Amino acid sequence: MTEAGRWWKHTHTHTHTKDCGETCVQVCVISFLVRVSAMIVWLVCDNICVGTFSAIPALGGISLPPGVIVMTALHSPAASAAVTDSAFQIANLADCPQNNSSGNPAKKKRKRCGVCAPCRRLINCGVCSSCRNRKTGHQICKFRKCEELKKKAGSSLEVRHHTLPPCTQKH
DNA sequence: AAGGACGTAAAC
DNA sequence: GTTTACGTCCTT
Ligand SMILES: [Zn+2]
Ligand SMILES: [Zn+2]
Repeated sequence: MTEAGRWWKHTHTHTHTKDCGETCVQVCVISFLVRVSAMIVWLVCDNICVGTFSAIPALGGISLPPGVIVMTALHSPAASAAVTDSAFQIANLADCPQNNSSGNPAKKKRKRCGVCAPCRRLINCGVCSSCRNRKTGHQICKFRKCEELKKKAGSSLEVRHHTLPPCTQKH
């Protein structure tokens, strides 16, 4: 087990109580993000890819939200066998979509604040350049552009949560 | 520097 | 699947 392994220490365990007849995945929320890309699950901590696991055919097509990590695959011996310590490895950083070509952590796409005056506007003006160029420009109406997003990315402080709420995933 | 085009993440 | 619109790159 490599250094990345310590991220895998889970804080909550779950038991699969009833047989649903499907390939079930036991999940747990812990303090890093998981991104799923095709057949590779990327483990992201502080926006840096710290590991992957891949080639788990039994889990093909699985889609997980950020903050959810696969702990155990049930009902499928192949999947269960694949999701073990030996299935994890340090990621090839160049291949991880969370890392850009310069090797620095990729910036996450920001979301509008929802409370500033532009955010509260509901109707596109229809005449600004963003509205006029909507087909090719793909930008929100200039009068609806969030004041926070107008600021340069990374210019505001953000509190990071390293203690996430207990896993509520049930099956 | 500003405006437009593009790719695509995120939401629906 | 479709829609919205952020971030980036290109053009002017
Ligand atoms: Zn407009
Ligand atoms: Zn806003």
